[in-house]
Amino acid sequence: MQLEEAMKMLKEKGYKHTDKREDMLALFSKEKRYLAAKDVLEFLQHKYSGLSFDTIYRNLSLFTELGILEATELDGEKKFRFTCSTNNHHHHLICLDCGVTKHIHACPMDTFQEKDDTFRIVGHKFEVYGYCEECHEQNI
Amino acid sequence: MQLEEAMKMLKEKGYKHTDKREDMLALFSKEKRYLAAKDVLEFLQHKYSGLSFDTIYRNLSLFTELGILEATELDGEKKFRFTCSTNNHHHHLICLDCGVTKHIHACPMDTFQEKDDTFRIVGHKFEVYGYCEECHEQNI
DNA sequence: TAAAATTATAAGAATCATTACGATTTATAT
DNA sequence: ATATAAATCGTAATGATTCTTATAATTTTA
Repeated sequence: MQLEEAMKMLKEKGYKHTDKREDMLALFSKEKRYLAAKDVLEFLQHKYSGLSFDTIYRNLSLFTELGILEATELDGEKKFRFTCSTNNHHHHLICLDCGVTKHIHACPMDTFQEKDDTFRIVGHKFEVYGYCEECHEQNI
Repeated sequence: MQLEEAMKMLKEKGYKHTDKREDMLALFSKEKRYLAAKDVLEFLQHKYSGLSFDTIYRNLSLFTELGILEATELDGEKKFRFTCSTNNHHHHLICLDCGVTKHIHACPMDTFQEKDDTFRIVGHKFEVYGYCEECHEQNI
């Protein structure tokens, strides 16, 4: 279970255990899809009524820094998901509605290479967008 | 020259000729790279001192709608460039510093296909990030 | 060629996502 | 139990973008 590993990692690095952190990670662990900050806020507010934006955002970026979450930007919003446990490089097919993902194992960089390498390449982004079966059906 | 075509297109579609529009497009035509709204504003303010963001944004989205510009989102900011004249589908290698681009002709979607096609695919994004020769040298 | 219709603009307020900050509370090691 | 460092709250600030409204400019039409 990823959640426990993540909490252990936090502890090892000297970050404190808080229920909010655990609940945030539990949410991501359960959902396994991209969530926006407001989704997380909304979810946790049921339990913690005075929850502040700062707590959510601070922890989201902490978790991302530590590699617990991975982030992408969609429609001007940052979205986060539990880092896929398979540690090998991969890409995602992303549902634009609910954020659920499927793995794409092939990476375009495997075949891509510049003819003249004047650019110093530091990264890339490959994402495929669409609608998952459920979301697609709902919108018919 | 792309600029004239674009201005002609605007006229044909009933949009009025204004110096600001022409100057905006001239900037993009000259620069051939991704620019943010604030870059455009900064450039035009030399000539039009009271220029408002709104004018920039309105025209940027008009131009994008008409296919004169193409947009991407980088670092939470929308960036625009003159639509590449080659009308065939392609991707970009983008300099994270100055926004200059190079074409990538191969598209990962040519080889990608889902095993089980439960997702309805509507789009994709493939971008390679790095630093162009000049920006790279400046940062040594 | 003047009036009417349409479109563009400026100025600023509104919105939305995100980040920052001082004050307070909490978790943890001792 | 208590000291201390970290986490959180409440709210303010920021940055990008959009909306509103009033005015100006341009084109169309009579």
